[in-house]
Amino acid sequence: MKMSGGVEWALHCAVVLSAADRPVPAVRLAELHDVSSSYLAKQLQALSRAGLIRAAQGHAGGYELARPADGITVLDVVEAVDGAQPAFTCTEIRQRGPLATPPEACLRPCPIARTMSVADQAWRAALRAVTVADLAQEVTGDNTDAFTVLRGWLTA
Amino acid sequence: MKMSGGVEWALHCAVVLSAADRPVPAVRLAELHDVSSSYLAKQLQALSRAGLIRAAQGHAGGYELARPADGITVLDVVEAVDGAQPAFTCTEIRQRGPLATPPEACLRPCPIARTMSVADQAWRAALRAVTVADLAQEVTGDNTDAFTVLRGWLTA
DNA sequence: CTTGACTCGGACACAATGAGTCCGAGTAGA
DNA sequence: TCTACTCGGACTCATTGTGTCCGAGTCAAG
Ligand code: FES
Ligand code: FES
Repeated sequence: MKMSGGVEWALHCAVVLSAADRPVPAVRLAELHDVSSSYLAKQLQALSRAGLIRAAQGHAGGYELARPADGITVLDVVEAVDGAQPAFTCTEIRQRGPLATPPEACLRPCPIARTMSVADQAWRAALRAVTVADLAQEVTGDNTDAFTVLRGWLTA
Repeated sequence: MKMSGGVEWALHCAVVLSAADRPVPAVRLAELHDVSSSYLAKQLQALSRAGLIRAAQGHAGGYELARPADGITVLDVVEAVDGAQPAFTCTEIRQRGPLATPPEACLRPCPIARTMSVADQAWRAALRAVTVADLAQEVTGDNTDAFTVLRGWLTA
């Protein structure tokens, strides 16, 4: 039950990108957070594959959000980086062993798997309810000038 | 975001133990599910350390539930086997880099970490709402004689 | 148009965690 | 007393995540 550590980086990068008005290179984002630029590139590639951010190559290229910030949920970023598969996977062990449940009684999923699925859906719903725009709003809620400072540092 | 595969085994074992009226050895549970007895022993040890099941050694020993089945939640088993630490861990990268947020502005946790925490709590709440007794009830809801068959096989 | 430098993209090693196995200490019964 | 059976922790191997690297492609400037 351990989530990829790059999720934190990706989410912070998404919030930062929502404040930028032009493409930002991966190296710039890396030194902004003081993390490995090579590894951050991998996370950004994952986001790019998922269609959340758009990559521009060549001189003055970089990454920018592909959609408005209020159209990208936290769940989107998490699933892009960490994988969309549910944490719990049922192996159907109830159909194995001497007292195996007959297949005709397994029309519905195992109660245990159902419980896990419900919990997983609740988790996903909580993440889907928050967008990148909400996060940016909450970050810059107290100090609104940090927004402009950040934008200036990105373009410099 | 991958949960330990032994969680499924441990939960099924907990349901089975709720039907037993005497200690059941780990080997018996292993051949019942057709899984590695050595590895299942590790999961049962974790449950024992967490105080969910009680171990009896020696001849005619084995495992039995330490509490009534309706007092053991699914979350208890999951945390015992997979660890109680939350999946997302904040590294406080906002306090690093050239535009680091000053510590006096970090009195409250990062909005991203807060969102993750809310989602984690929702997940845990969903798992805490279901007990082992509920699972057993749901399993034996349709075919009530399977309960007695299982109990007979355990004592044999 | 040429050149150049800058960007992403995927392919390549290393390390940590989980999966699986094993044998010894301890105990209840015969 | 003796035996046989049980758990408990220590050990090894495989898988996945972490971190790094260099080449293909591209845009801007001169
Ligand atoms: S058989 Fe997979 S959870 Fe019950
Ligand atoms: S600093 Fe850890 S989630 Fe924002």
